[in-house]
Parts: sequence; C-alpha cells; structure tokens
Amino acid sequence: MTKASVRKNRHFNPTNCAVTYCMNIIGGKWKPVIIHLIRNNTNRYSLMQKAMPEASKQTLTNQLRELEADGVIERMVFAETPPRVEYKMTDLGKTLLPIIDAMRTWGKDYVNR
Amino acid sequence: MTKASVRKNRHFNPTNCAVTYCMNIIGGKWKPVIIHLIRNNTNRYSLMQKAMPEASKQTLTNQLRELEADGVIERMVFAETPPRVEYKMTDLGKTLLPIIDAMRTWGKDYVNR
DNA sequence: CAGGATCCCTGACGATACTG
DNA sequence: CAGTATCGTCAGGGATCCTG
Repeated sequence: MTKASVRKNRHFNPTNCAVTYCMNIIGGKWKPVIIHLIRNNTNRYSLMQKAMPEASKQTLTNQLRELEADGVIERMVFAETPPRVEYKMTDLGKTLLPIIDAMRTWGKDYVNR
Repeated sequence: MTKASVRKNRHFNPTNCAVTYCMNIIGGKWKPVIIHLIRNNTNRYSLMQKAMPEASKQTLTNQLRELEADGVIERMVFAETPPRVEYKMTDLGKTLLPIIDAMRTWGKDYVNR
C-alpha cells in the first residue's frame, strides 16, 4: 500500500473547488479505512491497530486526531484502569458515509473491470 | 493550496478496502479539479492551465498522464500546427462523476457549516 | 501549443522507544 | 490500553528551462 495519501490542497479558496474541501478531510492514507472501521463498531484504538496492521501507531493516532479536529469523529475517554477510549462518528461525520459507500461500490466494480 | 494530496496506498489488496482503489485514482492534488474541468469542456491543456494557475505545467501534465493511465480520461491529439490536444472523459471516467458531485455538494455544505 | 527533462523540497507517513 | 516523543524516509508535487 503506498498511495492514497493526498497532499493537502491549500491553494484553494471558496471560489475554487469544493471537492478539495472534502478531499482535505477524507484524503488521508488511512482515513477512509478508519471511518469504515468506526462505523462497523471497530471503534477502539487496539482493535483498529489489529484491523490495519500496516499502519503504525503514530500514523493511526495522527489520522484519528485530524479526523477529530475536523469534527468527523468524536473521542470518548472512560476513566477506567486500564483506560478505555472509544471513537464514534459525529453527525457531521455521518454525512460522509454516502460518499465513502459510493467510493466502495465504485472500487469494487473497478477491481472487477 | 497545500493538501489534498494523498500518498497512494500500496499496501492494500482486494481483501482490503475498495475505497482505497478509488482514492488512488482520484487522490491527486488536482485530479478532482481536472475531472471537473474536463467535464465542463475546459478540455485543453492551455485552458486548464488558466483555470488552475497554481498548478505547475509539470504537475498538470503528470496528473493528466496518471488519469489517462488509469483509464479515466482519454487524450486526443489532432495533427495540426500548432498542435491541438483535447481531453475527454472515458466511459469509466464518467462513472466517477457521481462521486465527484457528492463530494462537491458535501464540500459546499461543509464550508457553510 | 503542449508538453519533456531536470532538480529540488516538503510534508505525509513509517519505525522505534518510552509512558500514565 | 492508548497513546506520546523523536527521528527518518520517500514520493508527490513545484520551479525552471528546453523542444517538436
């Protein structure tokens, strides 16, 4: 796995393409995967690590932080020992799901092309 | 403009996320913009340059070549002087348009959020 | 007009070690 | 368990010059 990392497009302004806004949100190498996992209740850090072992912990953390900063996911910390943290989609994040689904459907057809 | 460039995800295999296939196609910094331009008949090299002056000629060329290699767009050369080259969406490329549209719609709402 | 060739830079991402 | 800190790598993209 090497691509699927999109250099953020910081040139654009609102008169430019709105698509770029969207790309800047979901354009991380693992972000679509993370969104997909959280949606399917693979919503804890360690579970995500197992599900995508090629991504380093640092990278996983970074992508989670960015998604959180963009308001796509929410981080819920439980004061327990050992600590427990769960992630969930925000209402804004859920509006991205149709796009992710469309991409998945397209990707499957593309593979079978 | 700085982000919207997604490092291609080359780890994935068909058992992994199909979304990544899609991201690897449209995940270039300027690819969604290019697709949008071509669809709206801004289909010549010089016209695209004027429409997105922040992208260098080299970058524009590279992104066009990648889109062509992935079968998303088609390059048509006319044997004239000065040379004329036009780009058009392939049938496969057209199947991406609903995704681009969904992203644009989402992006507009996101900006006004 | 529509590139090709070359060189370079930066930031996304990875690897490893350590921690409350 | 769920990170943080640090450092390194690499490829996507930019800048400039040249060409059929």
